[in-house]
Amino acid sequence: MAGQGVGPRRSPAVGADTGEHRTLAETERAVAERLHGLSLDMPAMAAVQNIYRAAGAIRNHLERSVLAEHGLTWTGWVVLWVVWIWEEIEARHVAAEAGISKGTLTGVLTTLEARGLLVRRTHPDDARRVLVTLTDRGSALMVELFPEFNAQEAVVTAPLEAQERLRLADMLRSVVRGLDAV
Amino acid sequence: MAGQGVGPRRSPAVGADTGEHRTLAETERAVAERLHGLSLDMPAMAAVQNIYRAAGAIRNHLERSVLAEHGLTWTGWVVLWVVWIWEEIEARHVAAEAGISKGTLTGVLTTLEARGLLVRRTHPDDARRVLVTLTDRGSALMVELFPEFNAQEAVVTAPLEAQERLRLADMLRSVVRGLDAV
DNA sequence: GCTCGATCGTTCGGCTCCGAACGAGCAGGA
DNA sequence: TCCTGCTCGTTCGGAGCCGAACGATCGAGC
Repeated sequence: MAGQGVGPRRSPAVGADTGEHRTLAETERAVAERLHGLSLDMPAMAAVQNIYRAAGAIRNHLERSVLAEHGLTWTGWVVLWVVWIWEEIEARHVAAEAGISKGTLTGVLTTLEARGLLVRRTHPDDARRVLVTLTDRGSALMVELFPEFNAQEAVVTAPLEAQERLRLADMLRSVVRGLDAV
Repeated sequence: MAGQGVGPRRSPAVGADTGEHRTLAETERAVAERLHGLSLDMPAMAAVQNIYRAAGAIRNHLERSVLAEHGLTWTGWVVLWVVWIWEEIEARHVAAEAGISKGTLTGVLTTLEARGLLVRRTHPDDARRVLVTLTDRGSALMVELFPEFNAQEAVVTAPLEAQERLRLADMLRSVVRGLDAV
């Protein structure tokens, strides 16, 4: 479990040889040059690319600064978080809110259950369903870890004013909402 | 290669039973309730969570609407994109710009090369390095696919004005820059 | 030249993640 | 009561993805 998805996915790209690539401004210049003549929605492209780039960088940072030392993967963390928030929740809802398939969830739940962080039990009224809850150990871990995690979220968004963070969240929410509606 | 990472990671969460979860507003309400009493940076939390949520939703949408029918994975697409932009580029730079490890890149390049979309050749001045270029077939695919992809990027960001899209990209860029500096 | 350290890409073991197929359980209608 | 269709979670095959270890190659210094 540990040692996965925790390392630097984005290598620093430092080096001293010729032909070095600047990862941001230089790339966008090359893009503009390459796409010269095509009729494109540049603002849309910039927005989408940076959303994905930011998500990767953030995930990377949070994995290394908070999750790695506890042997948690990003997905494992998200699953714990969802269960923690809802106290008791059906497995299918965990998958939906964590944004993973149910097939994936099975494996993640098995791992977390083996580590004693949560438990599965059959739904009393429907034997097909599975209810998930945190163990005391899982709850304790969340209480300990979440403030750390949030502190790093603050570090990540440090370049933005509080007002801008909310504005950012708002814009992204509207994008997600638009996609869910499709 | 096909049939991976293309499906709906976010299940629609439609259903008619009790205890249904609203994925957005309802969740944030539950979060606020659960976190009552803790001293947290809520704007930071909202920003980070929505970045990640949006990234997943967008990736999911683009995979299904554009990439799936061509048997491309997200990562395969990104790699093709990077090589396309730079025309000829060393493998290590591809990995850095695609945001994946060089170990992963080896596998992806092998896959894409087997499909005749790109070629590897040894750097003339340094036998350790590998230069990657698109084949004619790869270039043709990009010329065909990129406008489609961009059109869907526009769909994804439709809830935002062009001005807002640029503003969004700007904020995210500053976040990424801040993380790279660490 | 020749060694020594650094830097490439590849390989390897192990995990995540997906969609499809599957089996168990549930509900409605003949 | 027994089908029939649906919805659960699990299993399975295959790709992505990582860090670490490895072999080949280069360059600096002697």
